[in-house]
Amino acid sequence: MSEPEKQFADFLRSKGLKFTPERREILRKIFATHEHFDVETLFEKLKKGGERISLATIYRLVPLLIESGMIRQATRCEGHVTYEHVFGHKLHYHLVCVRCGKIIEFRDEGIERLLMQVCDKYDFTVIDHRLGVRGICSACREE
Amino acid sequence: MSEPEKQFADFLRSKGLKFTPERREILRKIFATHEHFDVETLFEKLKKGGERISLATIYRLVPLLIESGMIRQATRCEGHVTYEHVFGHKLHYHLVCVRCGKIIEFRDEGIERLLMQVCDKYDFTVIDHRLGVRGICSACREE
DNA sequence: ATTTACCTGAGAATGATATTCAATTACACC
DNA sequence: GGTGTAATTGAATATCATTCTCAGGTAAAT
Ligand SMILES: [Mn+2]
Ligand SMILES: [Mn+2]
Ligand SMILES: [Zn+2]
Ligand SMILES: [Zn+2]
Repeated sequence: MSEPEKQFADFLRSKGLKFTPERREILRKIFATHEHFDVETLFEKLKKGGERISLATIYRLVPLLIESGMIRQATRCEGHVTYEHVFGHKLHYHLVCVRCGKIIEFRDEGIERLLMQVCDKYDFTVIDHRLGVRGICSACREE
Repeated sequence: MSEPEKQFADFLRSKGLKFTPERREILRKIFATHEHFDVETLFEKLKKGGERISLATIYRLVPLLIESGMIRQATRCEGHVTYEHVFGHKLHYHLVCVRCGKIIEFRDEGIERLLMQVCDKYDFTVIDHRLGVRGICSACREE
């Protein structure tokens, strides 16, 4: 059993919930790549892989995946919600090209530090934060 | 005519569009306060004010308000989209309390500077960016 | 074997947003 | 002040993602 599976199974057990075959398959598909994803494409992938797991099951699992720290909502730049891995990934931010959709991920400890100073100043307890930049990537600008 | 009205009227004219009474009322209601808003509450406010402007008209106006630089999408923390003023407001970021919904706005030039450095490094042309922190405000933490 | 709590797929329901359409309006030109 | 034209409107309808309902399943605990 892979690391995320172990962790997630533990999380479910600790809440009296079950690590069912459906849940395992969904989790595997999510961690099979490192890309951001949305529910619909995840569903399509599972279907292509021969699974017959319903959309409802995926939608029901998402809040548990978030609560357990497996995934989180990614920076929103489209009409629907997308997710990204948390487990096994350092905190990072995004540059999103509005023309081609490419996503550049980056870290910046300076920004993180300044941000924590601000939160201290306002006596604000951070749960989570996100930073996204919309713009045009260099490839798209050439044209 | 107030500043935002002038600007927006100019914008519309430059595109061969019209600054109708409905559009004026919507714009006025938006700039009557400094709060973030969503389409539904804006609609309710207009209705309470005696206006009978349809939801569709508001939804149709939003993209024009964004394109003209009057408003932009605010940091998303709920299921539906909210907006905030751009016109007359400096760039700022948000601390959002997930318990009481309070929003603390702040500026940080240090963060802005570091972010622009990152964008330079990736040769990325910024259109827009947003930074939001979810957490618990000090008042809510007391309890 | 019975109980109990949890899970599932299918489809219906919901809710935000977008679109259609027929009627109205604003503006430019006469 | 009329007229033509394109933009605009409200109401109704459609769309799309997400959530819920319901009628069976499952699996462990008693
Ligand atoms: Mn990412
Ligand atoms: Mn704001
Ligand atoms: Zn691009
Ligand atoms: Zn609070």
